[in-house]
Amino acid sequence: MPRTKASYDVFSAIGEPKRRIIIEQLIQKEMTVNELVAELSWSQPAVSKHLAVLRQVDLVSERRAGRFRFYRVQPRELKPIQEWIHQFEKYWGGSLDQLDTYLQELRLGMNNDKH
Amino acid sequence: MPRTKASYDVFSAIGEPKRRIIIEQLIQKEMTVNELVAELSWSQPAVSKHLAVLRQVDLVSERRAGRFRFYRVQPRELKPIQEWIHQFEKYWGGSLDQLDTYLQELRLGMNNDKH
DNA sequence: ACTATATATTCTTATATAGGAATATATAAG
DNA sequence: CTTATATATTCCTATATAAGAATATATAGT
Repeated sequence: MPRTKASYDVFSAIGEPKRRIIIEQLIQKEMTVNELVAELSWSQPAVSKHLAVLRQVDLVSERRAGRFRFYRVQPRELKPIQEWIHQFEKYWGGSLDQLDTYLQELRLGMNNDKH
Repeated sequence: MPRTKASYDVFSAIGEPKRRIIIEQLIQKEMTVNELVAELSWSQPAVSKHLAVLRQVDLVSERRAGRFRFYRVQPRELKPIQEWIHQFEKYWGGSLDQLDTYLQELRLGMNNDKH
């Protein structure tokens, strides 16, 4: 972002739609750069550059095998985003399970007035 | 982003750290622009512009009262992000509740081999 | 009507960065 | 050693956009 020190963090890395597409591909199985190029019909440098950004924030890792580099997602690195979103879920009833919400409230001691 | 049609979507809107800070503020209570300016010590135009972006993607709404504009978060608009993240949680054991995961698997019929 | 206040917008500028073309690097194959 | 293949990097350019300054707009108060 202009006039901001702003290098990449996980949030801005997935702010770019194409990088989300790469993550969606790589969650299925590890893939080489050219496999991604073939699958997505983007230029090879474009794919490599997006992968480089994802690597910078550890959202993907690389396994080298001869000339090939297999990329895979490191899904755990998405956790900060999940946690950031999670703090707002209670404001929209967005927890994916009602019981889960109930247990969270128990943990937080927010449930004392309910039997 | 350069050379991309890319106007704002919810993902890129929260890719900007300052906009996440605004959302964190406004989730507590609705606030006017100047209240945010006072709280965050940013310039007024900076706050207004970030609010404008958040409004474009409906992450905040505005209530006018005289000269004031009260902004509040529309947390439900974060749901696409939650859902996008959610599809990856199973790859890191990231569901916030084990029981929740269990129930999800039941729903998905992925649990037939367990008692 | 005039002034003050709250906020948005416009204009400008600096910078980040996505994408393409060309090139570099690394490794494999012959 | 030469060539082919896989990938990264460099160089360039167009564009998006964050931030500041100045200004516009809207409303309230006098």
